[in-house]
This record gives sequence, C-alpha cells and structure tokens, in this order.
Amino acid sequence: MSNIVAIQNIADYIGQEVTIQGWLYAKTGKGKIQFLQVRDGTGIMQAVLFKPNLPPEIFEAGKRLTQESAVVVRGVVKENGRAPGVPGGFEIDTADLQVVQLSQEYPITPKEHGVEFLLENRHLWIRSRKQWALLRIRATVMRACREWLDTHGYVEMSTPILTPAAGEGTSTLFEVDYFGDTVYLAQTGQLYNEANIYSFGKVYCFGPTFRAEKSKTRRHLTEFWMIEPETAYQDLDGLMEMEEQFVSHVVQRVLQERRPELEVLERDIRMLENVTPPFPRVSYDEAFERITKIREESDDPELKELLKLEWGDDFGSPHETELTKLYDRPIFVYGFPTVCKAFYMEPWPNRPEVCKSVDMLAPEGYGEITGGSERISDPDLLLKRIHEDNLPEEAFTWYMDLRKYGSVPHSGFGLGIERTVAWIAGTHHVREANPFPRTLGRVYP
RNA sequence: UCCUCGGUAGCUCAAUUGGCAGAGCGAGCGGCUGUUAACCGCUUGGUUGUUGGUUCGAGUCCAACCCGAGGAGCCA
Repeated sequence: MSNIVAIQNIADYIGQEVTIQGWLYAKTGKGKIQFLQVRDGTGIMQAVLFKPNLPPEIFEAGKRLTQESAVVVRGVVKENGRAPGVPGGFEIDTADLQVVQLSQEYPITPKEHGVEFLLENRHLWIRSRKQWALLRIRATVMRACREWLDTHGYVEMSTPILTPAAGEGTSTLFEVDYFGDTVYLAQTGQLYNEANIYSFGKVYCFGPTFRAEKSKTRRHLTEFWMIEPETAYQDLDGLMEMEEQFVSHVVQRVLQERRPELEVLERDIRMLENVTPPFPRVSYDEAFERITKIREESDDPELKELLKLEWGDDFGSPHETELTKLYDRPIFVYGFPTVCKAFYMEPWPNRPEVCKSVDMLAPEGYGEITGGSERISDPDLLLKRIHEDNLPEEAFTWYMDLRKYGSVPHSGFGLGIERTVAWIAGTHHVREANPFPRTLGRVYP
C-alpha cells in the first residue's frame, strides 16, 4: 500500500504514487475511460480509469461503482487543468481500485432537490459539496474565535446549560423536568460570565444556546451556538474596539484558510476583504434618522410599511437591512433605548432613556451578529432596574452579590455562530450553517 | 400567533373547461478514449398529504385537518 494522503495536500504529491481513502462523489465516462470523483473529507479529486492500462476486473468494478460507494484508489498523481475537484486541477491515474462497500441507491442525486427533501436527508446532505464547504468554514470560524480570545488573555469558562430561571426574563425558554422541578435550557451564559470575570478577569463561554421563540425566518434556529466574551474594567468604547478586532480576525482567518471552500460556495470575497478595523459607529439616534429618511424617500408602499418606526422601537430585520446597505463592512449601532434592551445595561450618562448597548450588524442583509453592552456595576441602580422590569429579586441574589464584592465597570457580548458563518459564507439560510439544525418545525434527523 | 405560497413516480416538475396520470433526472441493460449535472438507444417506475362531501366521473370543485417553506413579531 502506497502513501495514504489527504486530497487537500494533493499538490505536494505530483508524480508520486498515492492512496486515497474515500467515497465516490460522482462518476462519468465513455467506453474505455471512466472518471471518478472521489471525496475523502478534505477535498474532492478525479481518479481516471483507462481500460487498456488496467486489469479487466478493476475497470469493470470502476464502471459499476454507485454514488457514495466507499473506495480506496491507488495511482500516480498528475496535474491536469481539466480535472474537477476541490482543489481542482489534479487527478489520479488509477492503477488499483478497491471497493470497500458498494452503496445502495443514494437519494441525493447531482440534480436539483427541494429544501424539505434535503432537510429530511440532512444526515446525507452534509456530504454534498456546498454543505461540506460551509461546515468546514464553520469549524474554522469556531477555531478562529477561540484563537483570538486565547491569545488575548481570555480564559474559557463553561457556563451551565440547565439553569434555574430566565437569564434575561424576556425570551421564551425550553422547560426541562429536573427531578420534579422545572429548569430551563440556557439562552445565555452571560450572568455566569459576570461572576467568572471576578476570578479570571477576561473570560468567555462557548456552547449551544436555546430559544423557544416561534420564529420562522431564515435567521432563526431554536438551538444555535454562541460565543460570549466578558471583560472586567472595560467600558462600551473598549468593547467596540475589542469586537472589531475579534470579528476582523475571524474573517481574515477564513480568507486565509478556506479559499477553496469559498470558491465552492461562489462567495464574492471582496466584501470580506473590507472587514478590517475600524467599523463605522452609528448611534441609535443617527440610525433612526437615516432609516426614517430612507422610508420617506422610498416609492415602495410595502417597504414604507416595513420601515415604520417610532423612537424607542427596536430595529426589525427590514430596518437593519436598509441601514447596512449604506456601508461596505459591519457596523456598530450603539445607544439603544433602555426600554427595548435588558435590565442589566448601564444607562447613558445624563440620558437614562438610552443605555450603553451595542449591536454589530453584518453587511449584505445578514443582520445582527453580535449583541453586547456595558453592564451596570452599581448595586443600587441594578436593584432599581430589576424592580422596574418586574423581575423576581430573589432569583438574582447571587448576581447582586457581584456588585457588593469589588464591583467594576465591565462589558461583554454574544456572537451567533450560525449567523456569522452564513454571512461569511454568503449562505441564504442559517440552518445550513449548522450540521443538524433545529428549527420551529424540525428536530429530525 | 398572524399573513402568503406549496404538497402528483425515489427526486424536480407538468396535467387545458371536471373526462385514459405524463416528462426529465435517478435506477437497470447496451454503446462510446477526456468527462465536468456528459451523450445515444431500450427497460423500470403512482394510496395525486389525510378525511369527508358534490358529481355519471375529482389530481382538478367544496369543507375540515395534517405537513412543509417564506415573511412579520421576537431575537443572535
């Protein structure tokens, strides 16, 4: 058996005999020549079977291969511009072919399919080129997130998924029976992060998070992954500086390491190359004025209706989309009205109707990818806000403790992985940015 | 929860005014030395989402329900 190599490194083996262990992605051929596209998890490459050069039984076996059959191919690597693949341009002149398993009739053909069918077959759909490319990018995004934080003094702290009460008292939570009591699946680790900073200074949590909202849009999942950094002694300005460094690093890392995958997805990377600090900072007041102006100047009655807005309203998806169209990179919108944000956000100095909150909006209509704020550090103010929002004071006893023992200004944010991946990869729907997405209408497979 | 659209062969879709349920792809067989979703010939393929109703006759009309998709609200 010759050297077993990964297709992603195939350029290093030109002229050498190698072995590829994989699966048949596609096949075509003529009478005396067969072209097999073989994928091995790291890429796709063509194996050529030429009848006069092979024992008859090997050529016949190649001809009879079905889509997704498991195969081991041995042969010499050749450079050939006609050869398709990821990365393309290389093929194996096959000397030997071993059929590990002959696949049964595979439901996902190279032709078009509907969304429902593909989601029903998600366990197989992830093998398809675009899904594979997208999920490879997801893995790189997740690693790049950790990479930036780990090299900037952040300590990863796991926060609980089973929680006793609402994190923010707003969104709908999934209930779980806990030995007769009701507990809830976490929708954020933030409050625990705020405890962790007093031990570690800079922390982050990274894991799944759950929202039982009945949202049916291409931007929503009921289970999604979120990374949440929290930093002691950091105000709102410091938070924005950190966020733009962090997100820029993630995007640039994907550009460095996942070019072939971005090509598979036909992503226009010019918009990604723009993603460098600083990001434009737009106050809520300014954004409000701009959106109002766009609405007034629009001739489209439908858009006019969607863009209806009064001061104090949170922005909806249509507002975000119109606003981000004005910029060529992600933007910060900061200083939202206190009424539309969570209780723990620090009020703006001398303007209590506004809080020190900030959302990052991705360009090209992908919407909100991070939400964050400077947190209230004063115990009296925090208690007042808990009362104003009619939250149960006793549930926040431990959280109030954090304001008694060495309380400092601090801030943090949460970044939604699927939305970020969908934006970077240029994918229409967030569900494709998760290997096995959970949506309002689907928990299978 | 509300609004809109959809459900016919394994898949993607068609079916005129209510009148024999079809095509392409896939799969099977044969042919072809450079394919890129190859091509050519033959073969194979049906509980029309469910239940009830109208009718001589329903994929088509009516009612209820089920499932899915897109959007709104809410949110990352």
